[in-house]
Amino acid sequence: MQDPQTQFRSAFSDAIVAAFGDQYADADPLIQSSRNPEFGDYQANVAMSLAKKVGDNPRNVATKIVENLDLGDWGEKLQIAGPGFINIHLKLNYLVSQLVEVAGDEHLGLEQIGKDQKVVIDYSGPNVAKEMHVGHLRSSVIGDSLARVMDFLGYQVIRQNHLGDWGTQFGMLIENLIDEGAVASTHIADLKTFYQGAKQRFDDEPEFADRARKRVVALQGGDEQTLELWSKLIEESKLHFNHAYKLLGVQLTDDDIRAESFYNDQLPGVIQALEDAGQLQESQGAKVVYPQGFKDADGNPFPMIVLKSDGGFLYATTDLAALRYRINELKVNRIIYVTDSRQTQHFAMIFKTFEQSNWIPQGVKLDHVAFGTVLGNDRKPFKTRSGDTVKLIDLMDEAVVRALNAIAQKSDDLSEDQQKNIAQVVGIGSLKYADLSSDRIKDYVFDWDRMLSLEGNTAPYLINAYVRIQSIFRKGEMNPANVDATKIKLNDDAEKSLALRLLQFSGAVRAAESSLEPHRLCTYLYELSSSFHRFYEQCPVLKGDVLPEVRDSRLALSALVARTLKAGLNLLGIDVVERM
RNA sequence: GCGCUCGUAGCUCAGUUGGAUAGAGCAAUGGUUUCCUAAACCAUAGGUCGCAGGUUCGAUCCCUGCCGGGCGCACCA
Repeated sequence: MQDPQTQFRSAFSDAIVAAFGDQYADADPLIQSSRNPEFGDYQANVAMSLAKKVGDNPRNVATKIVENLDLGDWGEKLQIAGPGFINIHLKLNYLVSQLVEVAGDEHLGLEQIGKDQKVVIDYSGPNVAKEMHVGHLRSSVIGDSLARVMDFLGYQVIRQNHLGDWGTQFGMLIENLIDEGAVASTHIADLKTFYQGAKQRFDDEPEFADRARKRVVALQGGDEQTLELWSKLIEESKLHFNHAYKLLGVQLTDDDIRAESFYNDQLPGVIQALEDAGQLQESQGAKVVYPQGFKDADGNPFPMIVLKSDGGFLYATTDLAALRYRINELKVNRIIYVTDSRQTQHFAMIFKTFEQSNWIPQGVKLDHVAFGTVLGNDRKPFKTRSGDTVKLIDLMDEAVVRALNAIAQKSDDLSEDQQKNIAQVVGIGSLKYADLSSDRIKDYVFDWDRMLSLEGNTAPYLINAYVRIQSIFRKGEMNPANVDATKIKLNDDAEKSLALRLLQFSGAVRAAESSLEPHRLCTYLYELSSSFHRFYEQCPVLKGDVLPEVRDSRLALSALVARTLKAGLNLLGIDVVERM
């Protein structure tokens, strides 16, 4: 189905052509939902911008558009206001008919705009043998949400987890593993301690450091025993990552892993390809590329090193190889990188290199989805009291414990198991929602009390709106799946504004997709919940003397809100509960 | 120094492609309600949208300069 805004857009576009001619067929009618009910339900702002082009004043232009507009079955009336705003008042019947269509659609009215398109989303990317920490939260959560949104819109989404599984640090890690007497059944209980222990020894024990360096050579040389130990580290780390992903509700599996080492044998080919493209140059013994537009401190062209003077490759080389793989082997239309904003320049250089090498096929889009830092109350990067990085697992555990405390206090009628299950969903949901709900490019301040609060733009507030609806159906002993949307009547203001809000779901999801900003969906879901709470307050469903037809209407409306909330939260990677 | 980015109410944040009187939550004040519920809802108050120019019928939004914070600037990732 087409959402209302799209329908009005085409009606207005036709009216503009009828009034002023074919040359204005591409003029955007600038339809948007009205902020204030006195300005109608939607508004068209095109008259002002069109006035100069057609050589008339905006109000006359608006009048001509209105005269040529087919109100169809949607328009109650149009009003011209202010400098030339056209305010659209909709028929209540029309709103109901749209709700019926949304309710009957498994995608809640969203067109499958991604059909026949393949997209890679590169996110999470933890390092082997290192504990996942708060720094991995954002990439994992934002990337996962974007993947879900694009999937919902019909894109074929290829998730790629670019594990850091290669580099000189593996020498010390493998030596440390040997010294700890690794056998096939060994498990590394604590990756953080293991990594720090190896690093400590590397710094303190020259003999160990020496062995570590030799071990790097053995690893790069393909020594069998070394590779076996290296694989061991990877397998152990994957257990840890998968555990974290499961708790966090992030849809990454072993199948999504394309680690750095996957590209090892393609690296010489990248250098050759750069040479063939005429991009490879030499500087101070290293092989470099000069992406256009980048300058160093002295204003000279700023190079990106792809081959070190000692013959080794760098992460830039690997990133170039990965991008070539995604374009040439996976053959996707779009590649999205979800990393923190400190890597903005790095990706800009990678993308520029591809552009000037003519390696980007027609119609292929590259995006860097950058995000800011998680800050503590002191406005410095979030750390533990002792100054350590915060383990992702600890963060999740604390979120669940804190949620459990709140529930135990307020819902002691629930069984212990129920409370635990709810705390799991609400705690993790709160953690994720706090990360997703503000503009990703900005840093945000981490605050347990705020993210777990039932008030404001939080996961508990949204989940609570869902729970209240479930509670109505439970109390009425009815199944939300059995409501009849055709019975919806919008007599009360709160019902009407809730209906209007419901119809904006598709626009919100598309906005999140086109901007790659999940917070736009959060803002919408918060407004929907808020709108529902107003309705809930003003419009009793089961209580007292509510007429049967009014009850059926409100049940149908509530059921659709619940479905929209659940679907929307799911696109954020957040679950719901039936009670809380 | 160069580049990127952020600056909106006391605090934490929204603000659609440039549209009407810049919106929420917390904190403050007053009210309604006390379960359909993890206690919400309504109202009041709170703003030099960092500063100064420019473009425009119209700028929180686009452009330029400045101020302030964060980050990045070749053989680590």
